[in-house]
Amino acid sequence: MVVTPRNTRQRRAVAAILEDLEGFASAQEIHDLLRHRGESVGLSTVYRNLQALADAAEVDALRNDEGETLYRQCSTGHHHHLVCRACGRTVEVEGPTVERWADGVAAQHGYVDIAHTLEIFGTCGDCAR
Amino acid sequence: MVVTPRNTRQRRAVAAILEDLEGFASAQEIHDLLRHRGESVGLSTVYRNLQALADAAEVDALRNDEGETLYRQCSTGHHHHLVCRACGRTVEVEGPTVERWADGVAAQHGYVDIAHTLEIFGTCGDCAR
DNA sequence: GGTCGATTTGACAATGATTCCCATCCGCGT
DNA sequence: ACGCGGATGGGAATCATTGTCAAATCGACC
Repeated sequence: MVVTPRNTRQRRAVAAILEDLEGFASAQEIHDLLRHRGESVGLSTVYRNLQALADAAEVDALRNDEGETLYRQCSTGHHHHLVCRACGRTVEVEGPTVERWADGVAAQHGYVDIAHTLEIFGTCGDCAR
Repeated sequence: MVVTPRNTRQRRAVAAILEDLEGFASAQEIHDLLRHRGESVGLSTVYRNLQALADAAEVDALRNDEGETLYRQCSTGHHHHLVCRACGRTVEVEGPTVERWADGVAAQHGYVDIAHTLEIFGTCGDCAR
């Protein structure tokens, strides 16, 4: 049966931070933000809750080029991200054509159980100035 | 001025391994392969040479979902990868449609200087059995 | 072939993100 | 209020990768 997570102060605090954030943030950044808010939460707990949220598909996770895992609250459903490499501003985008193309080429080569990662990076209009 | 790298035994050994490999391999795997070949090379040196090759665009690098950086000798030009998550077997694929789509959506949102990452993971026919 | 300087190497320490461990805590059903 | 099992926290442990620096060694020049 499905386990129902408990409604702890820490879990609420992590979720609240994610509500307020616009772009992606690392676990450590979220940990710092919590501390500055006075809602101190153990680092391990931040990691655990973020992973739990990611597993539950309530937040999206991606790795930046430094190897950190970044988290962000996103709309439901499969989508990709257009991220400003300067300010982090993120636009969620969908590409049904891309999905089909990826599944198609993989199947053509005999691959099964297909997944893909796609992120678009650029400099947003404001930062370009 | 541009520095010319020196032609050391270690650099040659790393390049030779990459010649022989079909799929992506981590720095540590390459280090082990070198050892088994009798061409022992220090782990630091393997990392350094792989990075140098990646910087020179002579090999492609990507991160798997465990956070390891994988390296592979690839054809030149822009392409993406279809990687078996079990054995690492890799097919290089091109998707002009995807490129155009990515550039298009980014431009629509006012982003400039656009780049993207796209990798497809699956289990190849042999490993699926 | 020998010399020399700058690059490269390699063993080990250090880093940094993330996970493990485990005694303690506390949400929640009874 | 009680008690149990999941949740917490914080310090240790892990793991890939990078830094350090003395020693080795390319390769240009004699």
